[in-house]
Amino acid sequence: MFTELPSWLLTQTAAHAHRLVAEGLGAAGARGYHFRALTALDREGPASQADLGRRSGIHLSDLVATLNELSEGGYVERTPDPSDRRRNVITITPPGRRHLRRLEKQLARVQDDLLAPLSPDERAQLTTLLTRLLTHHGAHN
Amino acid sequence: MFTELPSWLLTQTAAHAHRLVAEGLGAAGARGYHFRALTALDREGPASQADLGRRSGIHLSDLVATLNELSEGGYVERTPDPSDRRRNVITITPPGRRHLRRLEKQLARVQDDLLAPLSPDERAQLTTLLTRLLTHHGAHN
DNA sequence: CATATTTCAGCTACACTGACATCG
DNA sequence: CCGATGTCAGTGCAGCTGAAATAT
Repeated sequence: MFTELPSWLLTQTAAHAHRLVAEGLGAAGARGYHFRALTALDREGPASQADLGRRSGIHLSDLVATLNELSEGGYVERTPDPSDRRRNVITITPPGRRHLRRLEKQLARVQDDLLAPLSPDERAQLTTLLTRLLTHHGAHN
Repeated sequence: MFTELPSWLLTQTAAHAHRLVAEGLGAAGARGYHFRALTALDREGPASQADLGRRSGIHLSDLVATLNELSEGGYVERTPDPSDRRRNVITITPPGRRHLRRLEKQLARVQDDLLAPLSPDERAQLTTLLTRLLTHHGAHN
């Protein structure tokens, strides 16, 4: 089959990963974008939406909906930036941090599930290889 | 960041792979489902839609649209199965095979692009690891 | 004037669900 | 009646584009 094409292998394993991640996050009422946005806010502090998009790799237009959802849940706050009235400053709230902790736990379980058949060495190998691919392709586009 | 989570690495590299694949196939007026369906037909011969779905991993409901598109282009033929009037027999046509050859060439280029930063050994490693993950998770679901 | 920020509407690909009619 | 088949409508997530309004 086409089963030996790396692009096939990648997209297929990613489909499994994606399904598992969606299950895990869905169990906590979240999805990928929520986790990515919250993590970026948690680790690098408040940001404008434009900044947050650059940090998290979430498209600005998608970020709008994501932040709407997160602020409905009280997980982030959207306040106008006094120093530049075009901007919103997005801040993660204490409930947001608690929410994020839950999501992290879910995802830790998912990783174990996903990598179950691999030894610790092999997991490291895989991580290295994928990181190499990512940085290479991330570099020039 | 969450950048070290294998599930993140997988879905991100897969996103790149997916983008490259979509570009390559798109240049030939096709998409992933077209390639998968045509390959399955080419290698294992004519099949009912249910069979083809099982072979190619395409959901039956998606297969309907895929085959509509392919038969519009004259790449496959959908004929009723005389021995079981519920079924269609799907056959790849000579133009379908030529189309498939084009798609294969496009994808070969994509693989090289995708794996550019990896040595042949590393490419093999990656393939092995991903295959292990796939067969493991494919086994029980 | 150009540029940056936010928002909205809409699109594509892929995977999947539920329902339905038909046929074995 | 059960089960398999093909079809259709619709959903969700992720990644996009294009346009508009507002502010720098």
